[in-house]
Amino acid sequence: MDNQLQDIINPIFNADAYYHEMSVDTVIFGYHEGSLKVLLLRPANFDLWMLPGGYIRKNESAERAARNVVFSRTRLDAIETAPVGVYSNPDRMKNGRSAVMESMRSQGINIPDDFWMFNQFVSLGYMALTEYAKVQPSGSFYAEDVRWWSLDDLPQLIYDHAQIISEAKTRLKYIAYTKPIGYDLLPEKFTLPEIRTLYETVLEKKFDDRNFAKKMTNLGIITKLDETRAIGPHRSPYLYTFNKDRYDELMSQVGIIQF
Amino acid sequence: MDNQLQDIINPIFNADAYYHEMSVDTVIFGYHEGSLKVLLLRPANFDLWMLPGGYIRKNESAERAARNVVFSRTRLDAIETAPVGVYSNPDRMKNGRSAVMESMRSQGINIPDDFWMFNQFVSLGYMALTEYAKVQPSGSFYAEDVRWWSLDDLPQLIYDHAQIISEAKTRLKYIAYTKPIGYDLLPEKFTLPEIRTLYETVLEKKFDDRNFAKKMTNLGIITKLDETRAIGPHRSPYLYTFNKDRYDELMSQVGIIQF
DNA sequence: TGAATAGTGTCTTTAAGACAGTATATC
DNA sequence: GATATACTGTCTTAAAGACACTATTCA
Repeated sequence: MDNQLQDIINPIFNADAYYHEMSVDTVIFGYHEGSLKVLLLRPANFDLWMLPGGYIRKNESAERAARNVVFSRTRLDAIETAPVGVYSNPDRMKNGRSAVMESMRSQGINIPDDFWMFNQFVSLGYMALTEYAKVQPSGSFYAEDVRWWSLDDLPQLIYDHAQIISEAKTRLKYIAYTKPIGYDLLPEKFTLPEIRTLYETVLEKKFDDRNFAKKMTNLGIITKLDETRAIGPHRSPYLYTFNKDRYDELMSQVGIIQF
Repeated sequence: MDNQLQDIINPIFNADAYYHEMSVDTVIFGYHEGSLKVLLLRPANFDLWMLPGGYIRKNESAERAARNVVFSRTRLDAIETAPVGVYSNPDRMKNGRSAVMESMRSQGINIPDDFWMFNQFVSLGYMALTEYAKVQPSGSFYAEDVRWWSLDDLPQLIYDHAQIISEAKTRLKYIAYTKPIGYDLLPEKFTLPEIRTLYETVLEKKFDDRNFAKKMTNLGIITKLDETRAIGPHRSPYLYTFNKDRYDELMSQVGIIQF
């Protein structure tokens, strides 16, 4: 049996003084090859997947806790998070709680029946947008598998995590209707078809290529580079970058842009 | 000294088993005579005002707790609430905590130094929209004053409540940009100038009366009645009601309307 | 009849949306 | 030259925004 696990678990046995009785669950989005991805993890000897999550220390804010979770799973620092919702339904942890406890015990971790970690927890849902290629999916002492899943092909999820992902997706869609998106999800250089496909994916709606280019140009958020990317037996698309100043301007103003 | 207060306090002394270590604070908006109001309360012998708030029972959701708070302060049942934010800054309760404890003790309430109610709390901010004239501002065992304050003339507030109000206001503004507002804030029958002024107040922006009427008509959310309201030595304005079906349709669709 | 506010139509400007033919890279 | 995708301009339509005069109530 693995004593290291027990060593890690022990310090947080009496965690009341250090942790709020509250967790964060983070929906980490990435975008790759035309589909939205979400980073999920799966504990050893367990067949349900879960969102990366953690507990909120009393000397940090919830936002800070969420960012720590994102960092620990992606190795990306200073990724902004946005709140998605509060998950406080009294039976939200019914689906999978006892299975998690059994699984931990089966690995030789000695946990009491009333271990606080399995109390009925309120969880704060956060979402984060990441650049797929830069993420290094990282496990932990209890997370055996960490990997991207396509939003349209998710595995079985623990607790109410499917709901949290669904609400994060809706929120992302709503943001895309009113603010520019893409800066956090696309690589530094991208093509017009790439950003258009991102919008089509998030908004679940097709855009005419000419009208889309016109809109982007009129908004002034992207700049055409003098480079192309060779991607097949056909004309090579030009590369673009975001005009960050203009992007941030639209991002921060209270008014909205419409898609 | 008032033993009734002690009687009320006692049952929640060891509240760990019944309450989450988490509170809700609700920003209850009303609209009256051209200005947005928020319902605040002030404990006896205390000179800081606060948002109506409460604790979350373990057998209820946070949303449910917020609605209970709204009901207890307004006597309005089934008022919808919307989340505003999570307030978890570790020193968020610095401003006023000891003053509240002193104030309670000065009324003969016997509270220990480490009384859980004054732990460092995470609070969930909620907002609710109410019809000003229907609200019956209601106190409680510790709230001496309960009354409306204009958003542009707020008193000194405890903790981080000024920030919560400010963020709720921003959220309301953002909602007004993208969805219809007014159904919850205006009386059943209202005039065109009244709803226009509401929009001007919330969006902090003037609208041309002709264009505003055109927009409302085109959206189809209001219906002109065959009644007028005599309100002064000038032409009487027609009364309108909301077309609730159309209003709800716009409210629920993922797309947005633009103001 | 004077003072105050309500009500309403047209023109201009801007942006959204529909639509198709030419250009280029590779095999 | 065949194939696949990138690129781009014009017209139509819808909505936003600017703008000013007439109507009604009551003192």
